[in-house]
Amino acid sequence: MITIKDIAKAANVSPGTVDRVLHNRGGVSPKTETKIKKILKQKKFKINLIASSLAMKKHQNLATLIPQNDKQNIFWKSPYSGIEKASQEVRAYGIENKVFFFDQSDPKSYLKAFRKLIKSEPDAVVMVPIFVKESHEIIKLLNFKKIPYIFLNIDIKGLAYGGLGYNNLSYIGQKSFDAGVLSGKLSHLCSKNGDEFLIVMTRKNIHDYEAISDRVKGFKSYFQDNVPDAHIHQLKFDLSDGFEKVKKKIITFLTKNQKVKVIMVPSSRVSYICRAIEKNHLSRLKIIGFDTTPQNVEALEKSIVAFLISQKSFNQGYKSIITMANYLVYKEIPAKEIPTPLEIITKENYKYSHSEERKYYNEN
Amino acid sequence: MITIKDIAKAANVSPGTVDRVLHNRGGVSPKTETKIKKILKQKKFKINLIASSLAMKKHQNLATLIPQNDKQNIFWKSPYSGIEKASQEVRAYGIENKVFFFDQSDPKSYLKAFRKLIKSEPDAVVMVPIFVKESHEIIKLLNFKKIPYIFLNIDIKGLAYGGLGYNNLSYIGQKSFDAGVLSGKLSHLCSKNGDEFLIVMTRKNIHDYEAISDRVKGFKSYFQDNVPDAHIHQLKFDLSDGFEKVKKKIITFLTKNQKVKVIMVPSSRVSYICRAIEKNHLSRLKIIGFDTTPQNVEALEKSIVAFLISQKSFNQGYKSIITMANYLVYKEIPAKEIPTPLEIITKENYKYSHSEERKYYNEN
DNA sequence: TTAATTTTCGTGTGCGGACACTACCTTAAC
DNA sequence: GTTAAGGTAGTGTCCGCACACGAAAATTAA
Repeated sequence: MITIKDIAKAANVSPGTVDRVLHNRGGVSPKTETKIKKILKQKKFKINLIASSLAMKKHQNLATLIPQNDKQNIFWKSPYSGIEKASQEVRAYGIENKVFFFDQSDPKSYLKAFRKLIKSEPDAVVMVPIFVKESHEIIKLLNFKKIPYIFLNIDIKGLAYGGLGYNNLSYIGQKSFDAGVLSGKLSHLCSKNGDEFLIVMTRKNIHDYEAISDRVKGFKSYFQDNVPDAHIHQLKFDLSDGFEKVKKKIITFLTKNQKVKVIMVPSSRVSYICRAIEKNHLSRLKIIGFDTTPQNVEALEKSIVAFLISQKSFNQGYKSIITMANYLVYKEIPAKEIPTPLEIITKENYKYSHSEERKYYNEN
Repeated sequence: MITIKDIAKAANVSPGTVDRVLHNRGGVSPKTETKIKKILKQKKFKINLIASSLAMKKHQNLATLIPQNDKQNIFWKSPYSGIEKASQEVRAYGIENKVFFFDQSDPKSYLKAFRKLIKSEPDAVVMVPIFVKESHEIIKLLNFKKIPYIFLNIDIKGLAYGGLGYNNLSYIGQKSFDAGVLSGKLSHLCSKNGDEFLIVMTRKNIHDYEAISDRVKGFKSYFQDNVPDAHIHQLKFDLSDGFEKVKKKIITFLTKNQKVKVIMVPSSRVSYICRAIEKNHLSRLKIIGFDTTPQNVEALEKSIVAFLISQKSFNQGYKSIITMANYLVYKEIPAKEIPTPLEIITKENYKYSHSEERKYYNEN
């Protein structure tokens, strides 16, 4: 292994000088600098990150602001797990991550959690900017304090209120529109000429309203571009309607519209919708949903659902922390957008996907 | 951050003693040991891997034995890239990986490369055991020398010759049978009752013969289990036949068998087959292939191919090195089999997949 | 020429942990 | 009571690098 000392010896200088050229810290004469750089290249010197980060001792604080996960809101469990896993990994690099939770239906708790967060004096923030207005305030402060931040799972654009730019280092999450396009393609592939399609919308959480509507847009856009004369139906429910009412409505619709052969549920509630569909209808239907929640996976295993498009939210959480850590440690500037892969899950490949996630669960 | 010194202070002992209990190195009285362990837990002490691996200075050699990649054999480029990336990462942990190439059609070059490899005195080996008989000899030596090894991409089982067990730490690659099952499912979803199916086999490399035949088995097995009366045709080509001959044969077949609506190509040569199919046939066909070679991706982009099932061979290469490194550094024993996710790629999600791989290419 | 600067570079210390070496303390045997 | 042997625990050095400090060399000013 080539070390700084080796280089120094070869260049007849001291290790300190080599270090200076390595980090462009100046104070080195042009002659020696070029000489050292030449030897560096020639010997293919690569800095030992281990030793480097140890020596730097850059103990930095990271703070994460995400919705609380519980039985009601299992969605956020997965990204949180990814965050936890990444936090463990980056700890060795002197980065300590603190997670602050809030109630995703309560803007006040969001602000409250943020106030706690800011008291912890973080050097960087990973956040899920659910509430637009409150996020605006938060970002104003982060900008002022020059604390770098990353948006996770939800992307909001600045310039909304009084021209405040959002300088988020990156957005890590899914491109919902393209996910919708993909669901359109899958629907198309599953169908034959003359088949009709149904989109079932269920509104529950305000936060994913945008994602859901983007998926629908993407879905429609696919057909616009490829099968313009496709007949796409749409049903909307409020979950407060109650299951029986939902069920009745769906069944009535399906009985009337026998040509509907594919159902796309743009929320993560596809299993709920499936429960509302009777067997005689199910047999003719291909159903496509989003997110690998345990209930959805169950429906997948039973071959009720044909495809799930996965958010890979575990990976999103994981990546958000790793990305920020790389920024803090190596000043590595991430891409402005880091889209999650659009993973197509079927009964047959589910067990091979999300292996990182499952491995993590098993270890903990 | 809690350090060994903090623990030592709290337990009224020296750092050395704490270290001894951390590594079970003995020489510590039961009393102090339990006391220290208690404090360790209480303070949630976690070893600093950075400092640890630096202090250990465990310079170890890893060697990799894989087929040469070139214009003719682009398949191996991707795993090689993954290996390169991982090699860079583990270098910081004092692990140096050397790659030894061989000609995948020449057993002798395989043995020759191995002889070079063994001269480099590696502490561990990652290998692609293409040739059964030669691998047997290689493994015998590795077993004898007690050098741990991992199989990459190709899994061979021991006990074939004279009861020699293959103690490979792990196999990293795809479960070809299940990939075939998945292709069956996708074919099924793409079809309607009465449609017929076609498997087109092209044999080129001996090495993936097994993978290909497993995929076919998986495909058939899916239909056996789910659509037992499905009509599955099969065409076999030798690529030495020449393109025109292949083309003629396929077109004749498709013209005769208008009910065939789905084609599955179990090798990575789906784009080749596509070129042999005329447009008037293409329009009625859904085509499913394997591996995201540039040509295949092109066919995907043109909507000629509906699905590609990806090997994620970049990740395979990457993971093989990381897995071995973790074994060397942390004595972390990997799973006996690390199956690659079965990734379903369509035109719509291709750009979001393989991002790691592309990122790596861009950096280099 | 010499003093005052500025530029350039060498030295030393510490990051957290691994491990060898040494010192101390028991215990037991004579 | 002395001593040897074995068990425990403390000390010091090093891993490769970052960075502060200050020394040496080079440059400029007087």
